[in-house]
Amino acid sequence: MVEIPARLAGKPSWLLTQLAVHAHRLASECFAEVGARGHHFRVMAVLEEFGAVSQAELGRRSNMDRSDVVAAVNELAEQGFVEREQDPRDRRRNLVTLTGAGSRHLRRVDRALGEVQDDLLAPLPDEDRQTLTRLLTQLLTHHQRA
Amino acid sequence: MVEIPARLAGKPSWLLTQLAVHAHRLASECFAEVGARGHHFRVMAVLEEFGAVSQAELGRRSNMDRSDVVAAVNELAEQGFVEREQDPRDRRRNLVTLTGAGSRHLRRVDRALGEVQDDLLAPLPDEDRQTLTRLLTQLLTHHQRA
DNA sequence: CCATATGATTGGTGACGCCAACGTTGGCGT
DNA sequence: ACGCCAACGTTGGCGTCACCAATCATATGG
Repeated sequence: MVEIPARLAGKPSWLLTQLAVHAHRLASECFAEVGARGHHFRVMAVLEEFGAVSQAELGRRSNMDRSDVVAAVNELAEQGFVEREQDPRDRRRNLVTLTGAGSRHLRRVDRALGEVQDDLLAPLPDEDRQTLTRLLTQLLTHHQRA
Repeated sequence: MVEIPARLAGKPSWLLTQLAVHAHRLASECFAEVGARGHHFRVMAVLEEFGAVSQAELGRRSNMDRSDVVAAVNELAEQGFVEREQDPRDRRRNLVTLTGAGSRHLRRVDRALGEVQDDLLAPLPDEDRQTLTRLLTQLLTHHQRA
């Protein structure tokens, strides 16, 4: 193993970003196996929980830029996982809906992603996993506001 | 505030990567203020703790790709913060050393980065901060091996 | 009716992690 | 001594993600 300088290893921001790299790598491999990508999962997760929403809403709820939502919805529509139609009550909006195939796809990805969580937290006992989740949630909520 | 779907908010990998985005943003602002960048800090941190090392070694200890080390060392050398010379004992290697100005620069960046940690962990009491650091360190060490 | 705001889309930027290829050099086995 | 393999530095490129600016269409409130 290689030793990492204390100036890095001692900083929570370092631990966080480096661990996020691993998390991201694990998730990406998982996405690749089922032919999806991070942005796709995020969009589908919103659609499944909140029904048909506009793309702007999609971006807000999945923490994505509007322009990135466009690309994600394009790709998902090509694969038949979502449908995009103009909102009759507000013709600026596109109402995006999850198709049956999309719903099945989402469940498939979600299952695989569950195993990723296990790999990610592998060395921690259940209690520590809960503590970690709680602390991270607390921090994230705090930074979402500001 | 906007509600995030449970399929996202419940996953440690999501919490981790999203929080890493905030950490990264805070750090980037900090770097920008002193005219530095993430890669620069990493390289300088290694040099300060381990002395003159080769670029390959630099990459291993700061978790960077060799090619990215090249760019970082180029930029740091232009600013006079590091010096690059051929290792007389192994002419494949470049020995990189931190200059006096580099050392001062590192300390400046490090100090600013300290405040970032505080912003990042703002809502947590001291005890929780230590717990979080411990858990993250544990996970990171685990994933470094594999 | 006009000013303002919101939505979708396009195009571009930068940080970061990563990979493939190449030429140079060192070390090792035979 | 030779050839092979490994390590190093360098260049160029790729994919993901976050983000920004500009544009056009459409609602909405004064």
